Amino acid sequence: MPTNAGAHRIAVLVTDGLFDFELAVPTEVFGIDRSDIVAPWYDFRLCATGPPRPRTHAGLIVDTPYGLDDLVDADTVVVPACDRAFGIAPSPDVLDALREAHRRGARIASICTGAYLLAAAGLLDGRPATTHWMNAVDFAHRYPEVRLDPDVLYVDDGDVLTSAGTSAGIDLCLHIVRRDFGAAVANTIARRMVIPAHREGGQSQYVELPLPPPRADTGLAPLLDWAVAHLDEPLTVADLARRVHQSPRTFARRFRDATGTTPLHWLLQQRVRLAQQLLESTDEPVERIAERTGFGTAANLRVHFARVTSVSPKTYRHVFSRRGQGVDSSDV
DNA sequence: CTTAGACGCCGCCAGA
DNA sequence: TCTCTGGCGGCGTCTA
Repeated sequence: MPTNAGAHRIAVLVTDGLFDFELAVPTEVFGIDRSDIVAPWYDFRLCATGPPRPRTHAGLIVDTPYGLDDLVDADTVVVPACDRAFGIAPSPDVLDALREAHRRGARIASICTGAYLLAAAGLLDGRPATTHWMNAVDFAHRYPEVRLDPDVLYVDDGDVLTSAGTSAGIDLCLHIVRRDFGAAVANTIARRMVIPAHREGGQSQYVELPLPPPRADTGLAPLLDWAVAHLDEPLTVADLARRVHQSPRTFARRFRDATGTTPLHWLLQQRVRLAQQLLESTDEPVERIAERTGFGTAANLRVHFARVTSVSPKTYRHVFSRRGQGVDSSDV
């Protein structure tokens, strides 16, 4: 594993009884050397708590030289879902390590029921967060101080991020890559993993057709492809409905069933994504990018851009322009 | 930042 | 009876 000097250090907490897929998600996104896309890539470490060689839920033995001390030193700590008993009553050592890492400025991210550990460490008090919907009632009962939203894929609260069940963990990890390296890098990785590039955190966990996206039964995929190719045009819901020969009311229902969001909200997300790519790859003024993305005016673009990315187009361009260059993630 | 008018969302309900 | 459709109206959001 390459450990480039100055690389952003990502530590994954490995506990006994850890669920294999949860471990695989951050390993796949962060742990594979992707320095051909952007360098330096992450410095990735599996950090084990006792016993020395934890055993995953399926029985794989994790043999890693890193422990909780390395976790405390990381820039980002990922906490995957773990054995239920451990999640409810985690060891003080682990909680101390999480608190210390956070106190030192690390970004803490959980997948699925990993949120239990964050909550137990007090990192979620008074903050918005999510976890797997099946655990929502139990979680809310145990941690009433947490502002739990059980119906979103992930929550980005800046230095603390939480995500819902397994596949939402992929969305969160890609979101982190997007924050650190920009949309183009995140999209490239999504393509290599052969998964949909971008699902927004606020998107519902209750998607009728989760992955892959809608096929012939709803017939929405060609329409979505068409819309993405025509984002610069004024698109109304009535227009889109007409294209698939449905009434606006039925179209809205099918759209929500298939994507978990509404047509307008989806359009705004796509337009922001396009704006991100144009800001990264061109020198065009914001006003011009607003035209090309269908926002019309720069003021309008700024409103939606900031809502999605939490930064202004100018800041985004400053951080991410000239793809492939190193990025100071503390600037985001 | 405020504002007016347009547009979009969704519960409701009748009809297929 | 059950499920799906699509029109209506109120209210929230978007745009200029």
